[in-house]
Amino acid sequence: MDGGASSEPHISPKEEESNRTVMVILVGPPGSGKSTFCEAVISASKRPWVRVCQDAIGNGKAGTKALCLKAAADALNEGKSVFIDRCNLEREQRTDFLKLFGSRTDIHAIMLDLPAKVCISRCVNRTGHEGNLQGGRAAIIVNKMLQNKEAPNLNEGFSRITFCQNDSDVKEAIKMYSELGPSDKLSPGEFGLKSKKESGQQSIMKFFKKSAREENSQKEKEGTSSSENGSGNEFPTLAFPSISTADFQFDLDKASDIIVESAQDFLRRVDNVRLALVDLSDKSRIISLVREKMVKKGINSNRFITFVGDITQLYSKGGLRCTVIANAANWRLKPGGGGVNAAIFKVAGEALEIATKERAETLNPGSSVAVPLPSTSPLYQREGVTHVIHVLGPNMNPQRPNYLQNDYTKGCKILRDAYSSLFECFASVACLERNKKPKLVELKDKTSGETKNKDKREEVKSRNWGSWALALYNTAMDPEKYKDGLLEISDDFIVLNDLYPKARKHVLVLSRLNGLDCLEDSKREHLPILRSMHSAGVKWVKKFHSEDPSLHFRLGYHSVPSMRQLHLHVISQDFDSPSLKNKKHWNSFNTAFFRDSVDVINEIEEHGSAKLSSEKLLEMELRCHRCKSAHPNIPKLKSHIARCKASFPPDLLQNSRLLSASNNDLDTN
DNA sequence: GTTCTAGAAC
DNA sequence: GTTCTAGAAC
Repeated sequence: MDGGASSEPHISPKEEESNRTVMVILVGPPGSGKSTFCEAVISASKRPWVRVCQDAIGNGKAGTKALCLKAAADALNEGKSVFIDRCNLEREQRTDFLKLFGSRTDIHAIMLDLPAKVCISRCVNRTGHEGNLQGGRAAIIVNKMLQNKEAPNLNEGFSRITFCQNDSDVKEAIKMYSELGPSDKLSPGEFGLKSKKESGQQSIMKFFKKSAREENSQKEKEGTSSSENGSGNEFPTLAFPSISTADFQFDLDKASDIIVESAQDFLRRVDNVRLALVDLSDKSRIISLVREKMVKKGINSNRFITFVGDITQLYSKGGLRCTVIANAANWRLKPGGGGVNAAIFKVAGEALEIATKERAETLNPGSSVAVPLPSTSPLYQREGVTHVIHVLGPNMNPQRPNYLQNDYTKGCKILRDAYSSLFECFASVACLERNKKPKLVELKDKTSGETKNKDKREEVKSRNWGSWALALYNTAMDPEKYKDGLLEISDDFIVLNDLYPKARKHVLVLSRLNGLDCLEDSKREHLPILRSMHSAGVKWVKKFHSEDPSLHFRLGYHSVPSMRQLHLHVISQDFDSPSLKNKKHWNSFNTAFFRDSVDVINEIEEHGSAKLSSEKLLEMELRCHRCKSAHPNIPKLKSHIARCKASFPPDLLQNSRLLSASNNDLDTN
């Protein structure tokens, strides 16, 4: 706690009833435009607003959170709506506001999530700032604050969150809040989260944008809609009900353990996806149990959320966009019964029944089946759901088939199987969606299920490599021809210097196996070659260390390579090279797009394939790989990394991801 | 993957 | 004016 308030802020309930007050917590670093946002709304609004600004509240002295809480309470007591104008970037900084006022007023968050360089340049250039944060000092502070940024999440207790990622988002949000009359209320949910460039999903997104916009146009006229402009959430999201705890009477405490453990295990293995546990009632016991256990386990609340609402209307009513929803099905895969199963079949229409029949007749407890929704289904058009995954859990209800007679050893195993099968199904669906070409979307309704799948496989398999992208492939197939430039040739691989090295030492270990084009193709049968390529890489690192022990190395693959033929990058971490010229170069070695060889091998051993990261990571802002500071452009980044002596981040120091002269001797393979 | 270059950003 | 990025062509 930063402050010394003597008494807790208090609101009298009668005031709250007569006014639609709202408290808006702004979230953003210095320079993100929080104060400007508030001033713009306040000057245009018909509703009484008070801006509670920590920088200004201390009358010349540094303000405190306690003073802000008190001022917010006073304003709400007077029936005024409140902006909390402080950075609020960490969840902990927001909790007191939510805790003190959450039960008494609507609390919104507006996240001003503009690029770090924009915020920094605004801070550097401004004068006369209330908090006296301006000039060169600002860059350091903004950078530091952004490292601990935690995006606001509905499960903190916000009823509505608006994300603004650029000026036009900000403008739109200002307009919406300005137009809010004294008795208006904005619809709840999460708005404006979007991915910058999701090339693979573009077609689906484009289609979805259209239908969502049509659906929302009426609402927008009424001013009840959001700044949501139709673009999607950052990650594909699976919404699922709690399996077996309703009709099948499975013990809630045991079920919640299994949900949390299965989700955690899944999210550790699969990137760029999100899970949402959904229940209808805000008094849901299962949701509160799961929340409690999530917090205990420290699960990232951006990747696993709990959501109260109707699973068939998550987007239209709740503003939560889920590409895939799970259905707590019965073994006959038939509509009816009650609860979620009946609701989903009812909303999805006959189309879902037909599509389900094409896939499976029945379902065993502990298993699941994914059904693509025809584009004619209202669930697809209105909610943006592309697949329904039917899943069947264990039954503890004597009135229903397959009663387990209270055998929780069996029951827990089946429930675990059900969740892991559900999540795996979701991962494969999400992956296909990502790789889908626009052409395939057109084909969707014309062909039968089976041909569709074949098309997809062929589409993914037949990549279009340009002629320039075949250089490595040609070398691998005919090394004798290029012998002069090669460092080492074996039956399985070739080692050569990268033609355009991105660091002082940068070599490629190139597989010679025809048909193994890239990381995506690498499966269990390729483990021997992956291991021998890794060993070769480590051997070369040792040689380089004998020449220059100050170098550090990473060994890894690009998630999506530009050149055909699987190749392992062995690259020193100085990145001191004239060939490193652009953002893509940097981010391809310094974001999750670069998959460390040790992790790749582990993942293929355990799951049969390696995780791939999206190409959108290549567009990310430039951050130092050591101290994580942000930089506005490549020349500035390069001059920083030439000087930065910070230690490498902890995750690189684990599992021999980073090979330094001091630890390389310990590595025998 | 690189090179080239228009035009955005400074 | 110069610097830097990003998209097209190869």
